[in-house]
Amino acid sequence: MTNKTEDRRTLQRERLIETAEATIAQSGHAALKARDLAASVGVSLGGLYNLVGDLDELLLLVSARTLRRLDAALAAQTGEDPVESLVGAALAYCRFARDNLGLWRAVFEHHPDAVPDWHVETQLGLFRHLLEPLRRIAPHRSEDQRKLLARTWFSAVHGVVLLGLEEMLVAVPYDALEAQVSEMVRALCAGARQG
Amino acid sequence: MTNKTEDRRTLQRERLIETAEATIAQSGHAALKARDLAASVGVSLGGLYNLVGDLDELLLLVSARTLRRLDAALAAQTGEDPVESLVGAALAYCRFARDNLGLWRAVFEHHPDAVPDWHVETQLGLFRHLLEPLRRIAPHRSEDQRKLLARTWFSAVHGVVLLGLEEMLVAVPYDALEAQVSEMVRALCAGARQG
DNA sequence: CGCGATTTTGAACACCGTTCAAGAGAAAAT
DNA sequence: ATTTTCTCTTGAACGGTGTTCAAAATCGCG
Repeated sequence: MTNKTEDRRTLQRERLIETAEATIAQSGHAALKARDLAASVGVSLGGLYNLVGDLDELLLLVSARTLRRLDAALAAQTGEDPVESLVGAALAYCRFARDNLGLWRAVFEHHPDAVPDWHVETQLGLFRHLLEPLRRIAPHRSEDQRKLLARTWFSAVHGVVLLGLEEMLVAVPYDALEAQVSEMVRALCAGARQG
Repeated sequence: MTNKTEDRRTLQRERLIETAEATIAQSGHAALKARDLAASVGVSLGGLYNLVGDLDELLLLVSARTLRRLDAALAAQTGEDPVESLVGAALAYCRFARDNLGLWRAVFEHHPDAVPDWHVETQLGLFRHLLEPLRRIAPHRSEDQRKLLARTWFSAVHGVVLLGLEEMLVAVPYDALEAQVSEMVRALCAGARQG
């Protein structure tokens, strides 16, 4: 029955993704090894390629999961005051990156030969959480301009967290990073209101 | 003569670095292959390891060069008005990243087992170009606070350029990126003055 | 049970960075 | 000039990747 094997494969595929996720979370995406994964899932080496076309594809599947969780973390940060919503979202991003360092890095550091469209769109979809607060902060702008602004501010926070977490081990403590991010977002809001 | 061989090696080392630089500029740091480099420089495969301890070390040497050029590009952007200086520096960063995409990415995407101190410090040293304009924009703050601010703003621009250049191929044209960066820096300045 | 279809397997392949015994070459000594 | 000593260069070999595919094992069914 072609149905039974497909069901089993779906199950094994799930276990494979979970194992990969745990490995990346603990040791980074460079630690993903085909032979280790095969052994963990209980499949032969070649059997991996019945579950997944490629290690790149596996990494993409894990990244999709990570992006879903990140999306949820950002969605939980919509409040009353638009400025506080944006600050909250930025801080949520900080914490997510800190608590999921390996997985978060895998999302952005992994460059497959061909990034699928749905992955790009999921990544771009994160900006939408900033759009409603931005409507209240910059009501005079067009929606397209606000979309651009959302992308830019998101990228800015991303950059601060990226370099911040890399140096953190040797320089600045994490709390200072949160303070900097929060201050920057407030400054951006203030600047956008008057500008 | 131990002198003669060392001179020749220094020369070969220089050619090696230049070859590596050209390769990374054209095809990215993932395209660096020991065998290709050895053939290009005219050394046997094992001979590479007389010139350089490691491919990681070679990448670090190339990154050091890139950082020197980036530093020079930022240094050339000091003007009269502090805001315009910061905008100029940010735009210079944009253009440098665009015109040296592979090399620029190699600086930040390469994670050796042990990053030498001088490399970290060179990277951090880039912030100093923002410090003088910041003294005029935020004179009420302490120098330490301004250093933190410089690091944060630099990282913010870095993030916008990073995600901007990745999407550029499929989404937004480069000019829009410059516009976004310029606008963000102005907003940050405005926000920092009043905050 | 037997037999065709399907699925799993792991040895083999291509490629990678790195090493190191052996050979080539230069310098010193006779 | 010849031999000896020492240094430097070389590329085959090693251990490690991800991926493939002929062969073996398993399954479905008459």
